[in-house]
Amino acid sequence: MLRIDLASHVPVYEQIANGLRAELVAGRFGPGDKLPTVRTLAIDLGVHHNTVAQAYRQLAEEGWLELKRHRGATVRERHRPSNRSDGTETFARPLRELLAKALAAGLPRKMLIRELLDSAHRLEAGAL
Amino acid sequence: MLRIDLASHVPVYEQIANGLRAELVAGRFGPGDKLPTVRTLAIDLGVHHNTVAQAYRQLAEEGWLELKRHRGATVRERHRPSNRSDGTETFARPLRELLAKALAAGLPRKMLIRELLDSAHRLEAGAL
DNA sequence: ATAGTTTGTACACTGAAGACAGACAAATTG
DNA sequence: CAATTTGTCTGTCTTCAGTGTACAAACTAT
Repeated sequence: MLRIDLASHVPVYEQIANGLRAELVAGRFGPGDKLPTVRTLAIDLGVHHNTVAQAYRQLAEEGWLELKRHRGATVRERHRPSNRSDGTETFARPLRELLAKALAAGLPRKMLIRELLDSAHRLEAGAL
Repeated sequence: MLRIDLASHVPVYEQIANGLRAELVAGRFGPGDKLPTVRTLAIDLGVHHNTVAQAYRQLAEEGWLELKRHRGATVRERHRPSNRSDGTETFARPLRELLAKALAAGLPRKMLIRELLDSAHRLEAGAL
């Protein structure tokens, strides 16, 4: 499910938040669902529970989770994100850099194209 | 041209490397071309020249640049990277997370789809 | 040829931040 | 009511990004 890359420059708590956010956006968790406790997920990932807690807190700040003491983290109904940031900075450029990295790593163009089209289709279907 | 986000957790030297790699992959620099000196680029970006030097060194390790003392950085003919890493880890997952972040930021699906298809077409045309 | 400038590198220092450890308070469970 | 569970808080430690500075080698100009 979730995988942590300790070699990455991206801090672990953010990797966790990113991974969970991806699943939340994908709708794999519906409103009201409960996420594992910080300790169980921490053990599962092999990190400290405080690290997981930080990820949960970040997602809560973004409005994805409802955090109540001793009641775990429950998925919240997602409100509209009014923050209208520039798409170039938050998407186009990172995408370009990601593609460059993938090509530099030797991944075949075909695979990348397939993934891109796949994501586009999923987006159109609203499945993401 | 290159933009640095100081708020990002990605270190500046890596942002520089990523940006340059993207341009190199895009073919905006051909073999034999000379990159700006570490100091000029550093002033241009408002960072220390050692930071730029670190980025250059990283790209040199990846085989993109030829670094010779006092001769600046020259773009090298790129060899095919046989190092075939797992595509899921290096591309599919980051792409999913990037999309999730973009959606969470409120970027319209249409824009994302357009960017994805655009990149796919460029890939097919070999322009990337 | 030589003095001065340019250029990449090496090394030490500083500050910030991530991850962990341990304790705590509150709520759930039996 | 006792024991366990659970998220939070505070403090510590380590790592590392970014900078300051000095240096050696090569280029330039006269």
